[in-house]
Amino acid sequence: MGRSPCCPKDQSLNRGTWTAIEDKILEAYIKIHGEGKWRNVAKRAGLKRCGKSCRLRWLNYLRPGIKRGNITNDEEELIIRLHKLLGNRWSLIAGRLPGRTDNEIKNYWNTNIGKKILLGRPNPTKASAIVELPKANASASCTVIRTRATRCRKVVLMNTSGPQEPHDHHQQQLDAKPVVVESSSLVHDENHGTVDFSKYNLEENNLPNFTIDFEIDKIFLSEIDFDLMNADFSKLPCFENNNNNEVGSSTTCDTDHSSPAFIDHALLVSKETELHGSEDFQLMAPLTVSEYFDWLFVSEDTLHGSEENSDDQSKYPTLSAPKDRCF
DNA sequence: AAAGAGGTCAACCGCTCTTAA
DNA sequence: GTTAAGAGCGGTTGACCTCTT
Repeated sequence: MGRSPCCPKDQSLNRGTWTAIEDKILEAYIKIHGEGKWRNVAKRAGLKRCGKSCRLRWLNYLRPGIKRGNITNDEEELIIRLHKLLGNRWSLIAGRLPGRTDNEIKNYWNTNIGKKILLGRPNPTKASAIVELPKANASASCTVIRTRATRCRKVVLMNTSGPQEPHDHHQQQLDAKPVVVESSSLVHDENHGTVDFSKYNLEENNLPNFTIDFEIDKIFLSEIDFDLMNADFSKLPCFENNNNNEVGSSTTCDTDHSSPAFIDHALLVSKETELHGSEDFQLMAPLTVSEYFDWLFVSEDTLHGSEENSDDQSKYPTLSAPKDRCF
């Protein structure tokens, strides 16, 4: 019983560095047939490689959009900040650095940044960008918040078209329609602050690509509750059942990523957060954590769960929300 | 010029999680 | 609910390159 090994060792598979010919074969195959079914890719393309090797080669080297060359100062600063926040979850960190792979960032960390931190003296030429580089013996002061965001596929934003009524903030939250963007398609956009979601039809796949740039340290290392950070939002019924809802069904669930969905950090915005000024995000900016869960019709009591539960699942509260009010 | 040391990074490995039957 | 395949992740390895003596 049990699983069959991915790469049987008795097979005469090629190992080690890929040749240019192998690269061309793999590239050509994926251009025609697309990604996925990696085990079959090797067989059908006639490559004497295991599926995992093909996947790795594609994702880390052949995939379009891979950025080559040295890590810039800005990128290094971001890596440090994100590592401080997320720890060794390289894929999550890579997700914030367009064109960079988790393997590349991991290698860079191990060979450059990690070493600097170990020595406790950052490269003076880059020091101006590094405000809070942890010292070697100061690991205790370097708080790594463990989130469950291991599979961050989607970013949910509030589409708040229409005039704002300050006195009716809660109703506005109820009326707000979420826009879900596949994180895999996100790109950095200098103009993200001016994205106007009201221009986009939720029933069509014409959503803009962007990321929200904010002081991630401020958000995660300030007042956001650890329990909240550990919450597994994919358990939310409104995400599990969003195939049946009326809003966003075409935009959120038309891919094979329909479940699980995950609320990216963008929604977890404290009052202190300064989004790069945009009136389009004015609903998000003032949302406190409790207000956000009010919007989801989930009380914080439910969120924090019962202390009596001792199994692992209890760390990740079971959230409930009336299905008819979910998006 | 040669040899050894150290650094870099692509690739591998083993594990977990997700998905579909 | 169970099982197995697919996919993804982080840690580790080792070949190759560069630097130092």
